[in-house]
Amino acid sequence: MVTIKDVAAHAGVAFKTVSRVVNNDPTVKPKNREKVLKAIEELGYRPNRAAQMTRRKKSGVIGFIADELLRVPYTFDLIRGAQDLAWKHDKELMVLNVNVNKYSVEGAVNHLFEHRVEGIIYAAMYHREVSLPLQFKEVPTVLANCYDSYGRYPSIVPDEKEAAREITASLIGKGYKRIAFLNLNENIIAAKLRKEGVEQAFINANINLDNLLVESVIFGEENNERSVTRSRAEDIIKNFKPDAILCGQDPMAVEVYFVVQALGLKVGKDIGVGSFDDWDIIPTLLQPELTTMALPHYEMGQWAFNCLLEERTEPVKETARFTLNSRQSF
Amino acid sequence: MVTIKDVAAHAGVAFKTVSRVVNNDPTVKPKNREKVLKAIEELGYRPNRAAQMTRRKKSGVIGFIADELLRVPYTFDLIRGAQDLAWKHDKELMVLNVNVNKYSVEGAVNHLFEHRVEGIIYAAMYHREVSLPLQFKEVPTVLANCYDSYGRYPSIVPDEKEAAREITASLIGKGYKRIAFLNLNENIIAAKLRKEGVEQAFINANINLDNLLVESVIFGEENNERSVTRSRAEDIIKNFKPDAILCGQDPMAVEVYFVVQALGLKVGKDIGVGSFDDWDIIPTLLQPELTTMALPHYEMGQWAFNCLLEERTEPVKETARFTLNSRQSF
DNA sequence: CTGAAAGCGCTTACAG
DNA sequence: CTGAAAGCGCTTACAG
Repeated sequence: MVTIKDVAAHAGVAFKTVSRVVNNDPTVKPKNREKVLKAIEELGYRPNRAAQMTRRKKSGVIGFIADELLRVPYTFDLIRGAQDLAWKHDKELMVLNVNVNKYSVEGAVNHLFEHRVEGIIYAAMYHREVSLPLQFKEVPTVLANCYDSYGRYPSIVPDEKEAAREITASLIGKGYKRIAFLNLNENIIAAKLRKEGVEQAFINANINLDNLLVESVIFGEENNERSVTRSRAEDIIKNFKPDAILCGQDPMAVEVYFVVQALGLKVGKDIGVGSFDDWDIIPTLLQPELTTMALPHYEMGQWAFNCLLEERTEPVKETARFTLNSRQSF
Repeated sequence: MVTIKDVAAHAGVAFKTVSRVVNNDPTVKPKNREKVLKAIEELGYRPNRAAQMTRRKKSGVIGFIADELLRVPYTFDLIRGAQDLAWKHDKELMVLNVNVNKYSVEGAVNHLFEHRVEGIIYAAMYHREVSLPLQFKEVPTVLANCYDSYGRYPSIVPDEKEAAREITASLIGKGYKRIAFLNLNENIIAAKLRKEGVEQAFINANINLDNLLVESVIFGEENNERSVTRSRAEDIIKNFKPDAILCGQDPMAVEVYFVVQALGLKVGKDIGVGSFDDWDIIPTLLQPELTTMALPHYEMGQWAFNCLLEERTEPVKETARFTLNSRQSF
């Protein structure tokens, strides 16, 4: 590989001058700069990052630990959010996928430390509490889509309650006044907060809570969940007779659409359907297209990266707002 | 940060001895090894990768250029395949997301060169031909899920024809003998090859080709495609009266399920449905669950990585076999 | 089995 | 504005 010295020899200057040109030092005579630039071009020189890092004693690397992240497609926006900013600020984003069976969190952190990361973003697959090993204290750390048990790090999570309030208010605003909310597994924090948000919307609109049915249709432990969406949706439509169904996640909405059609009803006409996530292509694959609250993954990824960039370390717990993607299902 | 010299001082040996222990050199006296290990533990020493790279003149980094990869969730397995092997062989996989608007391929390659990558995997979002800039010739390059116009690099693509033959033969084996194949956009290579495979299965089974209908239901240019799946499926079921429908991708199958149900028929009973991709959760979200040919993304990612590891550079064009995921839709 | 010297490709700190 | 020296944290090559 061609080095700074090769370029210097080719250009007829000291190698330090080449270094100056590469680093945009303005104190180089235009004539010399030109000679160097020409030599760089002709020789195809590219600075050696490892050597730069060694001497500078700064790595320019931010670590991104993705906790089981990639099992759910849309969570990838968390990485994208951080990645786009990293590129912009000429930083390297080193993404490590962690899951129980393969790469332990400790292993990932050690790996990142060997690269002398300047900060770490720890992101979870779904909104939840995590307890991180003490190692993280050695370097600035920010949590995205999760928060730590002891509140030791800055963290950002989706504003579940406000999202639930907003979409419910939107339903109510369009005249729906008897709503069934098929909630996520009651073990997860999102289920609890969303229930509060939905109820809040009813209270704000002065509608009797008798017109609201909230029921978890996903059960079981992580990695071994089962859904009773179809059977419960059918039963609820028949007996509770809601004029709208709110689903805890878009895949549930697919099932609800099938149930509604099987009962001879039409989504968006006989019954409104709303949902959460904006899961990949599901919302636009359905007909009518699904109105859903899009998770703010991209924004959370960006917020986390900015937090590190600005060297903020106060253990704030920030929330990010969902976006209402209005389509035709209600 | 603590260095090799700090450890040496703490352990009372020469710093070269610490280097030997860190690099598992067997010629260190057990007693000294122990002292060094203890010092490393106590001081929390971690080798500095950048310094190692600089001196070794080997980066241990493999570049992975993902061409628009992340718009389709399951393609992520391409990265995972390479990633898992990288971890195993103690290499770094540097993943760069490329798309026309943001990071050009040239920019990505330059970036990788600054890190002195030992090889590059170039992966495409869908099976297609690509033409890479000449820069790639400077370093071993392997293509995954695509092949280059001039056949200059080793590449691996899904075996579309065999997959189509296999699932069609499977349908025929279960007694289906009048099949409609709703194909992908006819502009893409997969559509052409799969059509051949489906026809081959008919020929092998001695079934008259009058019982096969192949029709593209996706039109338009890349990034601006439209699907006529629903209307065409309905029309074909009514008029061609197939006993099975084969879909070019799983999202199509979702639409076909809705059409079948609307016509008062049952998938898996009145009409068989098969598909391609194994797209995220779609196959198991449907009821009955969808039988589909799973794309070999993980395997292609692994093959590409191994190719670089074994320093194979002959421009072979390898194919990877799909896996038939049998469920209940036929 | 161990160590002192030299060097990787660069940047820092300083002299002119 | 330019350059010669020193040094980043390691490994290589060699001597003992």
